[in-house]
Amino acid sequence: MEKVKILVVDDEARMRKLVKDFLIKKDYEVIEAADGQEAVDVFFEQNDISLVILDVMMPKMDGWEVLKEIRAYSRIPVIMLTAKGDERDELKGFDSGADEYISKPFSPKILVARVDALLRRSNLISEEEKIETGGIIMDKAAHTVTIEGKQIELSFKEFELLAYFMENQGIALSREKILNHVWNYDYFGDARTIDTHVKKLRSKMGDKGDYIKTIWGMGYKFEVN
Amino acid sequence: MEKVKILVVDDEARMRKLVKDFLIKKDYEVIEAADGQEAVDVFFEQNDISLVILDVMMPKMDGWEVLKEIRAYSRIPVIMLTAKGDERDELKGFDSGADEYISKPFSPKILVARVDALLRRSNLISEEEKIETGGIIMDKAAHTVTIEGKQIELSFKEFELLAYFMENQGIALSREKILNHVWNYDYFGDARTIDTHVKKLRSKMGDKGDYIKTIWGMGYKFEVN
DNA sequence: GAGTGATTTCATAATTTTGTCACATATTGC
DNA sequence: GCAATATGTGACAAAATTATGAAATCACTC
Repeated sequence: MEKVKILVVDDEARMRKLVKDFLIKKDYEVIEAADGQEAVDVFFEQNDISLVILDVMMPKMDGWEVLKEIRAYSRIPVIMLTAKGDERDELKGFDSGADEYISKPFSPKILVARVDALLRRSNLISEEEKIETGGIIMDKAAHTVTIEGKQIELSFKEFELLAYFMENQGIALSREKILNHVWNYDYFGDARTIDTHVKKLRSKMGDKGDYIKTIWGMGYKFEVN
Repeated sequence: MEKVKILVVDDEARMRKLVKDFLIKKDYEVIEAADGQEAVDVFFEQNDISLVILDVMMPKMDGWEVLKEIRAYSRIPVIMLTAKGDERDELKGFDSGADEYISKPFSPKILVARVDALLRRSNLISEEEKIETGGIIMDKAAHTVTIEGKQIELSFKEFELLAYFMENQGIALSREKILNHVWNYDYFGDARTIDTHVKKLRSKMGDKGDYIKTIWGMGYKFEVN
């Protein structure tokens, strides 16, 4: 399959590299531009860019101008990287046409998460629709889980949780990690709530519930056998 | 099969390229014209153009004039690209003879969706006309639905909704997805309206109403059994 | 315009899920 | 073995989502 192209615009090479490395790890294709003018040129040359990450502060042509140029022709998702000081609230009132704002400094992980979310929202990345392992079949499209031929009923969160486990087979997942992925990044509830969901999952999964192993002092791990 | 030809008229080369690339991806043949005069010339030269995408604002001869010229001889679908400011409502009252209006900036996806829809409407691209499943027969051409031999009466929206469900059997459909497909891409009403239509559909479908399953926290799914 | 049916919105009820708590149980390090 | 800490579990309250009926709005016809 064709890789999804992302245009990263920042005048600092370091920053571009940082972002690029993280995006490449997630199998995106990254195109760089070092200033606003170059960004606009590249954007219209390459006609198949799916998302733009745009630094606000740049020489020659700043991020807002670039955004304006792009928005004159296209609605593709744009993430703006704003400087530390810029209050998000100020930005909120003013509809610039950007889809997301991330203020520097940021965690590349969060950036990648937002990229994924935006692309998913615009249906540009489709994900694997079926995961099968150890007699458990998860069909994401149909939103169903079948264990040894029998379909089991899972709630939304249970489904998401099991999906996360199955996508990370054999990997120990800390509670924090689970919270960040299955719940929102901005969920600040009790981590123990995971325990409750794990309990329910295990009971609904019958024998196969044992596949969800407890890693004492750490979290959980999904493993067949 | 012959490709369907689409004429794209815009004075900005960038915009033409953007639109062209998206249409080519969907296997249309694209012919370009850079101004109104050229558009009219090309249109009458090439006699087998199936759809025209026409920018309103152009030097020499604007979109409205081109449209008038075309309409004097032909009924083929025309999509007008209007500038940001132009209020859609203003346009509505005034029957210009265009089939669709899309205001800039737009998402190329929406454009393509409209193109598909218009061509489908004018039978230039065809689709399956009958869907049959679990004792429900939907005849799209005749716009009828028969359940166990008895025809049931559905309103337009109900019909469209059921069609969408039946075309996506076994797939969980989010409310957002349903809105985008059954309503227009630019419908911004309440997603709860889907619930009401589902309720009516279910009741009109009798026993078979159970085929429309609720997926809690997500949307609906049509599934036989 | 009034009348009709389709569509949408709204308020409320019904339902389901989710999160929290308290207590039981298990694990670890000493 | 014993504290100290972490996890498992059941019950319940809180929160979120969906179903439903009715009213409001819209679109179209006569």
